[in-house]
Amino acid sequence: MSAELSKLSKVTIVEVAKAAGVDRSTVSRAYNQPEMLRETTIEKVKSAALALGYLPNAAARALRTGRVQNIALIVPDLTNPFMPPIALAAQKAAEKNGYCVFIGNADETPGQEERLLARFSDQVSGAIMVSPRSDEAVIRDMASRIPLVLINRDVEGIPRVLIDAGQGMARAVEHLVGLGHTKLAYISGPAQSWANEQRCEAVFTAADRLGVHCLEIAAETASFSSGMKLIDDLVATGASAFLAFDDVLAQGVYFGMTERGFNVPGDFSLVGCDDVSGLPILTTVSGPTAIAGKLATELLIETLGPGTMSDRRKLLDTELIIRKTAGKPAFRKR
Amino acid sequence: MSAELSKLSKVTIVEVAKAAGVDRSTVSRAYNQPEMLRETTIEKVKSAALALGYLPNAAARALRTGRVQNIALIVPDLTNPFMPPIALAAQKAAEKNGYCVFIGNADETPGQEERLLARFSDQVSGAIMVSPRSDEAVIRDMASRIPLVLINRDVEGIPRVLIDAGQGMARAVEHLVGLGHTKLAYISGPAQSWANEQRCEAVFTAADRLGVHCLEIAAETASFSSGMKLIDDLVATGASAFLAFDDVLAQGVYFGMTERGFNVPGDFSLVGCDDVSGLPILTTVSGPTAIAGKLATELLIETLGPGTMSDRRKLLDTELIIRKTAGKPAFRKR
DNA sequence: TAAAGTTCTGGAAACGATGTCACAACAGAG
DNA sequence: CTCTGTTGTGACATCGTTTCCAGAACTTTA
Repeated sequence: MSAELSKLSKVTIVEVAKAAGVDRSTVSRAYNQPEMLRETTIEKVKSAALALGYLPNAAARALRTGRVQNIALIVPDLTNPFMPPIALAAQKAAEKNGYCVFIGNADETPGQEERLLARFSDQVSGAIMVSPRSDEAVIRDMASRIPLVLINRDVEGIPRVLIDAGQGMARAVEHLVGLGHTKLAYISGPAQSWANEQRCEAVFTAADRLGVHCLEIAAETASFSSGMKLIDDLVATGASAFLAFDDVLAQGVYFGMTERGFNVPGDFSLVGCDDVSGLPILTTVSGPTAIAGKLATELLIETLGPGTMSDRRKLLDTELIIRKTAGKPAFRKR
Repeated sequence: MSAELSKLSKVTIVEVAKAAGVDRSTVSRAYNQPEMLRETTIEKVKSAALALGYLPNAAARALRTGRVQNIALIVPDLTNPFMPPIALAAQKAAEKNGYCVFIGNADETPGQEERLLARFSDQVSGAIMVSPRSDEAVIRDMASRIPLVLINRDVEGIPRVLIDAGQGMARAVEHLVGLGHTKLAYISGPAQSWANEQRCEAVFTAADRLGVHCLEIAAETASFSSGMKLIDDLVATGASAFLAFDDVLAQGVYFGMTERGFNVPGDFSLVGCDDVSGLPILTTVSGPTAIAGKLATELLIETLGPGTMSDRRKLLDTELIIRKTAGKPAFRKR
């Protein structure tokens, strides 16, 4: 019976106090400043609370303290397979620390990032933004309003976790050149994306260093379909190997190629990035996405604590996963 | 210092009231019961609020009213590609209605579903559970505590949105039989899953009806790797066509097959389900995942409104997408 | 045993918004 | 010009917690 009752009627601190024979303030202290209370009192309160099924009311606490145990996770596109592992890891890390996670989808739209943050603002004590597209000034502005941690965006002074795909991409270029390729092309993704910029630069730098040609072909969006549509452009470049901004794009290219009768890696070599593809033969650059999500969350929660530390920057290594879409260049007539 | 100031100077209803030269209650009414106020007063209040950048405090409102504009979305596994489209659609629908969405990952674990819901409980006014694994009794119990909408779980009396993959699977069986197959196998997924049960039953019923043999092979988990490991078992069945619980599993089977030198659909035909695969040649059953997420959210929010309606059950149609992994059976020697 | 410290605990004022109640302002009717 | 009926507004208690302040209970010291 007591169980049923406790389910229906929300138990407040007052009932616990009455049951334990103490004042409400004592109940509160039993949780928040146990060092102020005698052992026996704490015991008394906690057992009463447990018996009644007491759970502190988040709204009341938030109102009083101005703090709240929630964080927001804002991603550009949840359906991009790069995101779910991050979101999952973030949620788990948050949960472990007693936080709940709001999810927001910014639709790759800068304005939407701000709008979402404003919506969440008074319900969260901080936010994680994955690959934000907003201008640096806007990001700084948001960060001045609310604690922010970035993933895959490098803004000086704001805590951030970066997956160093550039390094893996450089390795990929080396790999391709080692196989004998002398003309490469980078298939670029979202223009406002830090990740795209980083990857592109890494590819070109590595190509320069190794003395091979490299050019850039821009995909409309980083999607399967726009990868498929790109085949003519790619073939026209005369390159024998392609490095795509991400796996989703690479996958589109792969299927576009095979649909056109080209063989990968027989006719063309192809390397993706992120290692999220459902195409388990794709040679790609793999990064610790889940770790990035976890780290960002821990960083944020740490930031919310008493010690004010700022400008943490964590760079995570990536590695080239050699599978089956990169091989020796074919001698084709053009 | 300015940062500190901007954090401290949160605009409350009091400041707006002072600026507009009215009482706090009038400000509140300008938003909540505008019909009680004179046109000019509303105008006065709203412009003052806008000038000061006033945003009502969610915690205070929640505390006073007991209501809150948040919902929880609890999924078994966020990294299953079936989930993100649902989550995305839910978040968008919620946003449109002024709600924010908490995300929770239950790890395919019944107990975790309850635990998450308890964590969220006083911060949300309702929850959506996707493919919950808990016992029916537990689900009913949770629903008695907080408004609940289910996706892909059919519990009488609780509002639910069901993607009728059974119907699409039946069509798939017809398709395979039409191609000449006489011995099929269903590769089953999670045992506690309603979707699995529904799909399995539909396949067997259709096979019976058409007078062809059918048997069931259980995958360890609905994952790529456990699909790959299943090849021996599948070949041993003597079936010429396989229907997998979902695309992820089907994809594993596909790559396991090709790795072993089997040709799909030359040697074996294969049909998936959910249409989420990155394998755009997979013949599969496609369902309106995004619509399910949107519908569930709208249903939940509707439920939270004044009119108490219950036991809504929406069944969504699926369709067979014929691509390239199902063909005529081969005459193989065994 | 009284005085002076230490703990410990209760009282009460916040936090920001809502909603009831009652009063002011104003209109129209007598 | 008073009376009644509307309509618009202000005062105030309230939601459940936290937290400052002061006082009670208990220890130690003289």
